[in-house]
Amino acid sequence: MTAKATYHHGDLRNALVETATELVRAGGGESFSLRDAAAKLGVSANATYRHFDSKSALLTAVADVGAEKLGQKMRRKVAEAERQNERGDATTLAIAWFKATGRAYVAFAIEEPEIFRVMYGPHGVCQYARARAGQPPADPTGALILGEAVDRLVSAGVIGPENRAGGDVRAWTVFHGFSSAVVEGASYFPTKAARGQALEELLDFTLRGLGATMLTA
Amino acid sequence: MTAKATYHHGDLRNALVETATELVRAGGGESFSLRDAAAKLGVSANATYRHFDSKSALLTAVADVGAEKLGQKMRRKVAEAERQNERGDATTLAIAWFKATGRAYVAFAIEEPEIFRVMYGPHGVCQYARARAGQPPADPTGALILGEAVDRLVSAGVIGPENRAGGDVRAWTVFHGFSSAVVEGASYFPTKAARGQALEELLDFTLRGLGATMLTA
DNA sequence: GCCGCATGTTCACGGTGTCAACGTCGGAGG
DNA sequence: CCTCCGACGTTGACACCGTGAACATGCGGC
Repeated sequence: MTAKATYHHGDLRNALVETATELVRAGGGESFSLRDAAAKLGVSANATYRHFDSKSALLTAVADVGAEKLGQKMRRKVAEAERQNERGDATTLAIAWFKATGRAYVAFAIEEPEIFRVMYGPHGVCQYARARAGQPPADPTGALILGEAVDRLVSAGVIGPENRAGGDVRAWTVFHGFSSAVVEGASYFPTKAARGQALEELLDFTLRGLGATMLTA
Repeated sequence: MTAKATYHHGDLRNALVETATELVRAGGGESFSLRDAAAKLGVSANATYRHFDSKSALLTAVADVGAEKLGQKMRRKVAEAERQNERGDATTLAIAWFKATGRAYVAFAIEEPEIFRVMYGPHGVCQYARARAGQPPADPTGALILGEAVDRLVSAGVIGPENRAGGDVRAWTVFHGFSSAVVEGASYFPTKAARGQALEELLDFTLRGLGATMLTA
């Protein structure tokens, strides 16, 4: 933006996060190098230390914006689902909401596998939360929206109130497990369609596990 | 064993894998260094290249023995469950079997978090399988035993035959998601008991998702 | 207009994975 | 029994990495 070709960069911090994100996306978090990122911005490697304590801290920032993007994606997909089912009853809507969160989570992991890996790797969101214990983790959005989705299932009577507590965590476990499996290649799906179908079956599986008897949306 | 204090080591390959496993266990796969491992064995760093193409290959080997240990643990726990329920009916036994696999998987992740991370990281089992595409992945045992557990659920009538296909993958998804969450610290449990209870609830959740109406074991 | 301090730079160090060329033995073939 | 060869390990070197310390630059407030 205000990129003056001068000694001072202007907004190096954000530029670094952005470039680092790009590099991670391209080559993975393992091969990412501080010097590369700096060089790509025409800046000396040590300049980064004015904005981040370490390479790890920069990767943590990358993970943070990743977490935020994930949250946004979940919000967006849920809003979209709501729009498409605006004429449906509460049950349909609640199920659509819930499934949208799961689809969004998995979709993010598929679109941004390397970022996803960093987010849940040693520099990621969780480590971040642990390091600054007391402060909230980087992405409350995702967790909150999932909690809200489960609340809606309860309100609509899709699942019993006894399944509210911990329901969001269990759902997250499934979504994350599937995403992780896909990203790491643990579960191989020959086609996109096969993977999609597996996900849909998994969503039904999850709803059933939460105590739902009605699964369609 | 036959550790002659001579020029030639005797069994450097296995010694390297063992030492690497130890170092990873202690300091994590990120900080693991080839030179450290070699030094610990009183051997030059480049000696490793007679047995492994790269550092990554060595870590892959570490992941492989990890996968094998995981498989063994699952076998052992299942056998134990079978012994404890030898007087139970087929239903009880099938459920006990199934739950034992899940508990074993999670227990391994908790006992060996760093190895677990390496196993599902960039050098891990899945990458390994992909690299040598065509060859089976390092650990068929875990997958096989889980498949057998689901088969037993079907045979005992705990779940319907329509839930057999993909049931093992879905169960694995849950187990792995929970393990991953615990290892990465995404889900924090204040006490071991709380974590244990969450796992038990998750096992019931999984069975319900698979279509079971009876959950006790 | 000057000066302080945030921001970048340069120089330096120890450590890492890996390549190339060279030693050293143990075991097979005469 | 000797010889030699190939598997195994060594040394030296290189490029790259994260990071610390000391120095340079120039924008914003007095």
